Amino acid sequence: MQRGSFQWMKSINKSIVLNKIRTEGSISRAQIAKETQLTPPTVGSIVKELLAQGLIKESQLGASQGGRKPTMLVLNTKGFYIIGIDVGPAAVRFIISDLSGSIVDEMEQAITHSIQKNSFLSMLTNGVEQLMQRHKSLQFIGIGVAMHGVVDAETGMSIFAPNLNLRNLPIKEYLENAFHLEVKVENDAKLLALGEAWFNNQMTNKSMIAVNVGRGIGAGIVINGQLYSGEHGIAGEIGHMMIDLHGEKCTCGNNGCLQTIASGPAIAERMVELLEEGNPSSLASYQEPVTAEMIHKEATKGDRLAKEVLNETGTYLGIALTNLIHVFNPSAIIIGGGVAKAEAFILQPIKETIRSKAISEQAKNTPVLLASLGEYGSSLGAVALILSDIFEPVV
Amino acid sequence: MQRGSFQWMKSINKSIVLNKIRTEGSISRAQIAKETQLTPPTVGSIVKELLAQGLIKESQLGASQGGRKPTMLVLNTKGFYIIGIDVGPAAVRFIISDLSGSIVDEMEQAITHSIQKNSFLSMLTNGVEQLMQRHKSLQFIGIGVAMHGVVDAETGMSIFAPNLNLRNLPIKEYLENAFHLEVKVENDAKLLALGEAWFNNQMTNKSMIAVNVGRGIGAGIVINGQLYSGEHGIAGEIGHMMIDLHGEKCTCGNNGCLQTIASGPAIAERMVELLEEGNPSSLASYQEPVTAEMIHKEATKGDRLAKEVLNETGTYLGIALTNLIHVFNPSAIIIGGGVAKAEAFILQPIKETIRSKAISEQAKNTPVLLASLGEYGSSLGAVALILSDIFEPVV
DNA sequence: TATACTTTATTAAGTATATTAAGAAAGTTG
DNA sequence: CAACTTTCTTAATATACTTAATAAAGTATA
Repeated sequence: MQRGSFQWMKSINKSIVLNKIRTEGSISRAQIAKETQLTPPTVGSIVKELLAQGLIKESQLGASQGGRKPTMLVLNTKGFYIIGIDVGPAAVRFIISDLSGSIVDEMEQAITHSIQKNSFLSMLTNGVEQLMQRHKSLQFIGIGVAMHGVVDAETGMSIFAPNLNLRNLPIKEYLENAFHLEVKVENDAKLLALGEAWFNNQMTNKSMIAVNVGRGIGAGIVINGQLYSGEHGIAGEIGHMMIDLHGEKCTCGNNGCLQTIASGPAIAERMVELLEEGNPSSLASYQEPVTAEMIHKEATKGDRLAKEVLNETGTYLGIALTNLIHVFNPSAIIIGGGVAKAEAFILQPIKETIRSKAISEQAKNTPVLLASLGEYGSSLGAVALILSDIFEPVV
Repeated sequence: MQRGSFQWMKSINKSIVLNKIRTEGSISRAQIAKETQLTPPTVGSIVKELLAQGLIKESQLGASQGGRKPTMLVLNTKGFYIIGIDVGPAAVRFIISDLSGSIVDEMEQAITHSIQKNSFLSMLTNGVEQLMQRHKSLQFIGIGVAMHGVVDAETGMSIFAPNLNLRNLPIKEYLENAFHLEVKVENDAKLLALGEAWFNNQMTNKSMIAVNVGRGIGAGIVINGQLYSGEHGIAGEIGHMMIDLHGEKCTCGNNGCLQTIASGPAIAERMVELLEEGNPSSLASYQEPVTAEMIHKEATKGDRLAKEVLNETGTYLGIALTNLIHVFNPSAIIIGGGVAKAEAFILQPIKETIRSKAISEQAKNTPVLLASLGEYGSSLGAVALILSDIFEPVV
C-alpha cells in the first residue's frame, strides 16, 4: 500500500479502532470515537466494515449514560484462527489459536535427534496440514513460528538452530508455498516476551522485558508493545551479562557471566559443589547426575540445601535484573522458562534483591511477574506475531 | 490536530519530505518521490508549501540522468533559529543554533552556589533575552533546555537538580510565559545522545547509546532516532550497573557498581591508592588532591602509572559497554563527557575489551565513537529536541 | 540540426475518505 | 408526556491524495 495515501490512512484508522476493541474487550462506537479522537461517522463506517469482515461483532446493549443505550462491540474471537508453531529442543508444538489467544487444538511431535533439513521442513508442513485437517471449517489467517537459535525475521529463515544442528532453514518460504498464508518467524525467547505483552491486557503498549531462564538465559524486549530486536536482531542476550568479574569462567571465555550462576546447568553444578563439600542434603544419596529439576523437587520436599541453592540463584538473577531495570526502566519484568517452575523458591529472592539494590523508588517498585502463558508462551507469541500485523497500526 | 484526519496525514507527509531533505542534504523532487513512496504531484505541492514557509530552498540544478536536470532542494538552514540551554553543575550555557546545528552565538553564565528558585529561573529568561536582543532579526522557533538531575519531560519541570540543590522548577512554564515559544526540557545526558544521533547523519533513525562519563556515569538511549526514556523516564542509569559483585562498595550501598571503578572520582581514588602503595609516578610529588584531569595531564606527559590507571578504566568501561551491547545491540556506542577528553588512553582499551569479550561477531564489531559535538553536546541535543518536533513524523 | 526519447515537474480531473451538520433512534428525567 | 441526553446514521462538503496528461528541459542519434 502506498504510504501517505487515503487507503494508508484508512488502514491505520481501522487498526486503531480494531485494536481499541481488542484491548477494551467491549466498547461502544461512541466511546471509541471519544478515546481515539476519530469522529463518530468515521468510527461508524469503519465499524461497519469490520462487522462485514467478521473481525468484530455486536454484543448486548450497554448501560445508558442518560440517553440511548450503546451497542457494545466485541472482538469476534471465533472469526479467524492462527496457527502457532514452537520449535523446542526436543519437540515441535503446533497450536491453533483464536483471535483472543484461546487454544482450540494442539499437537506435539518429537524431533529425532539427527533430523535433516528437508525432513524437518516437511515435518512442519505435515503438522500444520494435520491440524488444519482436523478443523476444516475454520478460517486461518496466518502461521507464526517460534524458533530457537538465530533467526532472520526479515527473510523468515532459521540461520542456526543449535539443538537441531541445522543451518539456513527457509521456514517462511516453505510454509508460504505450502499454505499460501502469511508466515512469520522469530526467535522463541523474543516471542515469549511478545506473547506476554500481547495477551496480558495490562501490558498493552507498554515496555517490558521477559526473561527466559532455562539451559541458557535470554530476554525478549518489548518497547511500546513492539518487539525490539536491535541492529542485528541479537538484542536481549543477557545470559552473558558479566556481573562478577572475579567469578567463574563461562563457556564464552569471560568471567562471571550470569549464565555461570543462574542457568539450569549452573544451578546443578553449584549443588554438586556443595554436596562435595559435604553439606547434608537428600540429594547426596542420588546416583544419577543432579539436575535443576531434581533440586526443585527436593526443595519442594523441604530439603534445606536445595532451597538455599535456589535462593542464591534468585539473588543473582535479581542482581542482573536490577541492572536491566536501571538500563531499561521497563513497566514490568516477566520471568519465564524452566526456572519459573521453581517460583516458590526463586521469585521472592529476586524481588527482595531488586528492592534492596535498585537505587530509585520507581526502580525498586518494578513489578516482577511470572509468565502467565506457561509452556505456551512462545507458541502464543508466534500467534501474536501474526495478530500484530492485523491489529497494530502499521504506520 | 485531530488524529487520523487529512491534516494529520498531510503533516506526516510534510515531515517525511522535510526530513528526507534534511538527511539527504540535497535532493530533487523526483528523487524524494521515489524514496518516500509519495507521488510526484504530492511531493510537488508539499515542496511548494515548504518553500513558502522558508524551511527549504532551491539550490542549483543537479546532473541530468538523461533528461531534464533536476532542481535540487536543500534545507534553508538560515531560515529559523533555536535557542539551546545547557544547565551544567557550575554554569549555564546558552546557544543560538540554526536548523543545521551550526552555532550562531553563545553565552555562558556562572551559577552562584546557593542560588534560589526564582533567581535561577529569571537567570534563564535573562540569558535568553540577552541572546535574542543581540540577534533581533532572527526568527526563533523554540527553546530547548538540557537539565542535569531528574526531569519530568512532560511537564517540563526539573524535579531535582542536585548541583543547584533545587527542586520542582517549572522551567517550561516559565520560559513559555516569557517568550511564547515552544519549550522542551529534558535530562542532559539523554540530550547528549539525541544531539549525537540528530546531528550525525549516519546515525539518523538508528538505535544508539551515548555514554556520558564524568562525575557520574549516565547513558542516553536513542531507539529508531527517538529518545527512549522508559516507564518513569529514568532509563539509562548505567552508573550503578553492578559488574563486580565482590568489588568496592558504592555510595548507593551496592558492591562493584561501574561508577566505583570508572567515574572521574573513582579514577582519582584508584590513583591515590596506587601512589600510597608506593608505585612511582610524577603525581607522587603533587601536593593538591589528585583529580582525573591531573591524571590525564600526566598521562599525556608520559607518566606510566597514570596511563595504566586510564587503561584500566577503559577496560572496565569496556566490560560495562559489552553488557550494554549484548542487551541493546545498538548500531553504535558514543563516548562523551569528561572522560572523552582522555580518549587517547581510554578509547583503545574500551574497543579491545569489547572485541575480546563480546560473544558474537556483530557485537564485537559495534562501532565505538567519540562524541562529535564536544562540550556543546547537551545544548545541541536540546536544540535537536525542538527540531525533532518539526522534522519528525509525529504519527 | 531535426527528431525521438528521457527525465523532471506541473496542471487538471477524478476519487477516497474524513469532516461538519442535521436528524433519527432510543433512552432518561421530572 | 414533554424535554432533554446519548448513540448512531445519513447527507453534504472539504481535503488532499491519485491518475492522466502535458509542459519543460535536457540527451542521443540519424
